[in-house]
Amino acid sequence: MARPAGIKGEQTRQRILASSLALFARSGYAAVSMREIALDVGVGAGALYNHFTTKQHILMAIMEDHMRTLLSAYSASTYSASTKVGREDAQTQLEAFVRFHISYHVALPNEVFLSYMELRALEPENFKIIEALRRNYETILKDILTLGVQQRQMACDDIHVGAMAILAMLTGVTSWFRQQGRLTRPEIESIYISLVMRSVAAPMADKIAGQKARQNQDQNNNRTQKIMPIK
Amino acid sequence: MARPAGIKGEQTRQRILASSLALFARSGYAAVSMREIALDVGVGAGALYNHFTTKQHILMAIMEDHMRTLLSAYSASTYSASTKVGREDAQTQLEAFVRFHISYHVALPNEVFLSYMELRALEPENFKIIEALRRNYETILKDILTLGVQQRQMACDDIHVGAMAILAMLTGVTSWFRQQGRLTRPEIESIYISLVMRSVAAPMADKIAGQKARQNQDQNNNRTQKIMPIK
DNA sequence: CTAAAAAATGAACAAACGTTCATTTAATCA
DNA sequence: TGATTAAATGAACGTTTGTTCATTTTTTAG
Repeated sequence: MARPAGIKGEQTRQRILASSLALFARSGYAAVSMREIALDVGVGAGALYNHFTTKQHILMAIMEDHMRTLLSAYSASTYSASTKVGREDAQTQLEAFVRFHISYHVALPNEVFLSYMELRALEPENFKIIEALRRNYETILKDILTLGVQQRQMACDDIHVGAMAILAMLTGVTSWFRQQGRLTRPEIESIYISLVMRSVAAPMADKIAGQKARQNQDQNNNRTQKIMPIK
Repeated sequence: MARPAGIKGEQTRQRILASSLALFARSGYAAVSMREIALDVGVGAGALYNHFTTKQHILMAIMEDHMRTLLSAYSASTYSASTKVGREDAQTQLEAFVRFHISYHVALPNEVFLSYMELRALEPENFKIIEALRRNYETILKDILTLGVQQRQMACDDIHVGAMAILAMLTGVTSWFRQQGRLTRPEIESIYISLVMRSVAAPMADKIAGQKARQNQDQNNNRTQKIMPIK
């Protein structure tokens, strides 16, 4: 009953991350004890500290992993698609973004849910790091909207609010999506693409009934922010 | 150092609710101790139990209060507005709903945030009650969308997904809105009304560029649910 | 082959947890 | 006025918390 035979530390580390993710997502960071995690991993509580120095480090590792993977997954998905014709138009980009976002969030609901819900459980310096990564992701969408407005393909009263609204709408899918539910993932993607594209569609020459929303583009506030590389 | 002079129990009860709300919203239910609450109220920890039998009862009181107030506030807002012309058309109803939702959520961000974030902290029977109240609220929006589709004022591939998407988008405003921020509440209302109305706007006779979303209304799944009265 | 490092155990730590209770004081009611 | 009830105190209860540590066993390195 000491070190088991044929066990590499990295395996246990990954099992700790997986168990913690599931438990944190279900009950919340503060409501899960180290002993619960250890029990789920199948190990004594003390063993956790061979792989993480504190409980907070476990949470941080999960979140940072998730955010970096999310960002590089998006980069990868657009890199392969955009090499053919260079940069595509904003509408195509937006559709690709929505599709990517839904796929990713439906595939990894626990990671997404946790990284959104437990921001407040992060200590200040950790919070800053995750927040910066999250802003990088938001900037992707803001840049697409900004381009779309410039190209007059899209209309959006306020880029920042528009981006927040779209992200909230898309991310919300994790709160009700069930793998065995009524709708398949591609169906959901289609519905959301339709909703999103229309919400920022540029109005046609002939006006649309009942549309009295102000059309001031408010260019001053629509400055494109550059993505800051986070080490 | 026993019972203070001129103190009615109801005052303390309300102070407990207010302190708990602020603390739960900031740090999460599980991360706040009864002693923290008592300290914020300015009372010993034991005194809390003169007004609530458990910590869970405090959370439940806050959530149930909020949900019932939300529902009756919406009823009141539409009752006064609709007496003139009976039932209005779906588009007007949707605009009123969005305006109400944003106003309410911006005015009471802590209540809204808490009632969304801490559902998992509720014991099963309490969860059922709050969940039922929440469904009643969702049904309001679903009914508006269903009416709009019937009236051919709106297009929505799936009523349920559409309602969830709109609610997520609207409720998300509490996560970034700041009272002293760049935009005023009416400005935000306008922007969101524009986004929401367009996201479910019925397409015109002339087709809109790039809109290839399926238009099957899927009437079978759009059954209107009746609001169940919760005692 | 032997010494060092890695991985796990399980007991132990002090602190904090939700909750209870005897007690004290103020308000209310007979 | 006197008895009862309401509201608060603060100590105490038994758990549970995150974390540490001496110890044991396995793996790796020299």
